[in-house]
Amino acid sequence: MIDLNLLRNDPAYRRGAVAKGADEAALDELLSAEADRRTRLTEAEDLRARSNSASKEIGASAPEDRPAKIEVAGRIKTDLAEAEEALRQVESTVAGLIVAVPNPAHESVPVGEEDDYEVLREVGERTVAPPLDHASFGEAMGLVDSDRAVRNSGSRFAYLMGAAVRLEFALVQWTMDKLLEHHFIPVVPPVLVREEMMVDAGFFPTDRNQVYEIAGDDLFLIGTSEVALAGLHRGERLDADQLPVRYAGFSSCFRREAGTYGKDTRGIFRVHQFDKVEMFSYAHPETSWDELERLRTIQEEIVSGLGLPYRVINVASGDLGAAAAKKYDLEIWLPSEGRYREITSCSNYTDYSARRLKTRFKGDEGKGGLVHTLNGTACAISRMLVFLFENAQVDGSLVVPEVLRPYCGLEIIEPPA
RNA sequence: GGAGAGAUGGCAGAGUGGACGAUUGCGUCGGUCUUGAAAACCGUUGAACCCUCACAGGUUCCGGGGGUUCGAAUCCCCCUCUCUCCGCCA
Repeated sequence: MIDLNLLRNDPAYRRGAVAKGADEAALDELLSAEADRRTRLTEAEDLRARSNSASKEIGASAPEDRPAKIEVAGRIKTDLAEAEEALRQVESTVAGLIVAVPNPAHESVPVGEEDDYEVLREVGERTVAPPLDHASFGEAMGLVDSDRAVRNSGSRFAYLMGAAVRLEFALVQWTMDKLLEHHFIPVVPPVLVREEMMVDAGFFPTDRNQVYEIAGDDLFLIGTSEVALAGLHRGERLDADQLPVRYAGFSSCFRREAGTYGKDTRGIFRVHQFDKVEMFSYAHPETSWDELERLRTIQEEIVSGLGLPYRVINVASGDLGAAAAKKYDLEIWLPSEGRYREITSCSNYTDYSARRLKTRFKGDEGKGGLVHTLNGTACAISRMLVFLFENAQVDGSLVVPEVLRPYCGLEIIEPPA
């Protein structure tokens, strides 16, 4: 949810919202409804003040004086009810308009649509396509079984098998160890949350059709542990001097992938269920932009640590989604497709999400405010395997990245005999 | 799944229709005392919003929502959560 005071008073804030596609006329309508709301609020509060004092008088007066006073109080109550109804109406108008306004883009975000991203840098040599693409390689190596998964669960599911499982555990452990160095608190969160949490985390109503719902219970499978981590401090006030508070969530993630029919159908690039280590930071507003750079740096450490060629892009305003004020994507080179594909992203939601979650901080002398929330992928397992299957494929075998060897005890994974 | 109890400030815990935004204790912060600290003593200490240059003022908040009443932490209804016991279970 956006900050109406800033929208009213800060031209840069408003420009950022427009860059994200907010309609100028709709913003004006929102501001005028908000002005109206404050007028109605004052009216209603004045009447309530009168009503309160009238009631107090009744309590303090002699029994024989009460009936007359009760009648007066009753009349105020009628006016109050009218004023409150008017207030409710304008409040619901404001509420309806405000949810449609996205978090304004930061000044450093390129204005434009999906393809107007800015490439910040490319790191590593682009590899040439190996004989087998990631999907064929996974099957041939006995690391992924999609056919049998289809039989039992449907398309976009897979059995991860053998050395692939050891690779997954190694990736998770190595990533977690790295995050521990950066003072993240490891978390295994609930993968089922209530509807309320989905709404507060900003996934509902926009992405409702991407989420699995549990029949019979008001519960939904999370598409990322970000959802559960965002709710960790709902309604709480964190000590300013303890910020940033960083969490590393590990969980399975579930996504319906509605509307992606025919896209990335081979292998485990895009699946309904995968495991992921996710970073989440609760930051002080004054340092949240530094925190975003830190998350991006960690992501680069992870990808380059695995020896994968990648680039960093600054995502354009039109492709940020409602909550992000700025987002970096890391994309790894996928030689079979001859292009970079997304492996991680990290975003600063500023106070957009915190406003709804009511997660605040308190500093010295009662100074406080809403925290800024940031999140970023540390390691999405199935997709990371895809990139390894191609970029680390040598003579039909998989050369395990050096950093993972101590974690899985494998140097090279060879095809089955 | 069955039965019962409960939800009040940072924490503990009073409060059964009017002086309660809420007794008290602990904790917090400030002070006195002390070479310093502890103890003791004195004081202080919730949040959001509206209005205002500021001061002052006002409204709301006792798990959430609705109701009764001139007036609700207190009475009624619904929901959520927590705890205890039984059953079941990795």
